[in-house]
Amino acid sequence: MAGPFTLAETERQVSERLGGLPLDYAAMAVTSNLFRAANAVRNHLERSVLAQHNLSWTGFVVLWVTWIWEPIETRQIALEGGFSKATLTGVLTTLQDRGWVTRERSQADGRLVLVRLTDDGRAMMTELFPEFNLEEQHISGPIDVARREELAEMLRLITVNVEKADSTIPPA
Amino acid sequence: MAGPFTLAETERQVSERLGGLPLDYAAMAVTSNLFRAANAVRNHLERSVLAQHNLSWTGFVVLWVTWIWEPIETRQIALEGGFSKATLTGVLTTLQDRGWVTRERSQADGRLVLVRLTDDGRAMMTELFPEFNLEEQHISGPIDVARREELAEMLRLITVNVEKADSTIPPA
DNA sequence: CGGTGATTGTTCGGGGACGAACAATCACTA
DNA sequence: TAGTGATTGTTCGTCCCCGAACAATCACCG
Repeated sequence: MAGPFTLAETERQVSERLGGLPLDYAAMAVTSNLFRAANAVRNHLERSVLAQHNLSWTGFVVLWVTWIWEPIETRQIALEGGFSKATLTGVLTTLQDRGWVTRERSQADGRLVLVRLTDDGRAMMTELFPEFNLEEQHISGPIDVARREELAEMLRLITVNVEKADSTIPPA
Repeated sequence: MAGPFTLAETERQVSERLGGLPLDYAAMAVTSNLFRAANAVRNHLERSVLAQHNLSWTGFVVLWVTWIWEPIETRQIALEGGFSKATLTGVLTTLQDRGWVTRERSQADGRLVLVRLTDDGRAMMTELFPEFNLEEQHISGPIDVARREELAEMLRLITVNVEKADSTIPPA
């Protein structure tokens, strides 16, 4: 949504479509730029560092969370990664088939499943993560080092705000 | 990746895993918060306004771009939306089956396909978009109005920077 | 004209993503 | 200790998403 068209062009066209309705263009810009950025960064990281190891973005996130906190319960991985448990089940199976993680039923609580990295999985992360972090640096490149923390904080505020709204409404 | 664990906890664990390797934690925070925010916002919008109309996020983006610029070529929709042409083909078929858009081969260039909204599609967007924009306002809520443009601009800088990198490397 | 190379949208295969329904397990109380 | 309600991970169906291979079309130059 930040393609060949100018922001001014888009605003003019939008107001034409909606007549006199008052719109918050700043909020529109935040949303659209947020998604453009996330999409672009995700595609870039998948094609540069991740593709070499046959890894998807979500697969990498699961591996990363597990790497840091193993042994870890699946519900916690989903929480940290920000996706549903249904999604996690599939991704976890893929990672298990590739020999990077193991599943193990919890002794203490028969409902829980504990996830660990295999030696292969750990070796790959040790090699992969520095490359990944280097790319992350390039991505934040155009932003003043001083402003990066400010940016991260604003994004965090948006996240907690939205998740708060989702957790108060759904209890239907 | 901004779940129950503290940022300090995570940093300590990461540095333990990687020994003495120097990492850019600010860049890490930007990336992870970017994705958490995008995920949270997307899920929220899909569940609140979009689900009522049986619309996915991408479906909405396609409809929105078409609504503003119709008639529009498919390659331009993909460019504006930030996804691949293969993805667009599927989504477009879904939207067409639901009766919201039409495909039409270009007279001038037989390779191109022009997309337009049906009357139903236009009616839905006229009703839907104000609701959508209201939710966008809530999402940006915790950010100072003055800082929203700053946030949008930083995200835009990241996007153009990453896309520039992708367009200079690939020509293999 | 005819041929070469580029561009466009579709198809295909594999994986990701979610909500809803489900069986297994647990906690808690009577 | 039996029973009720909540929690967890999986399955299922449906759609999204991409890269690679493909056929149709076009632009350009000889």
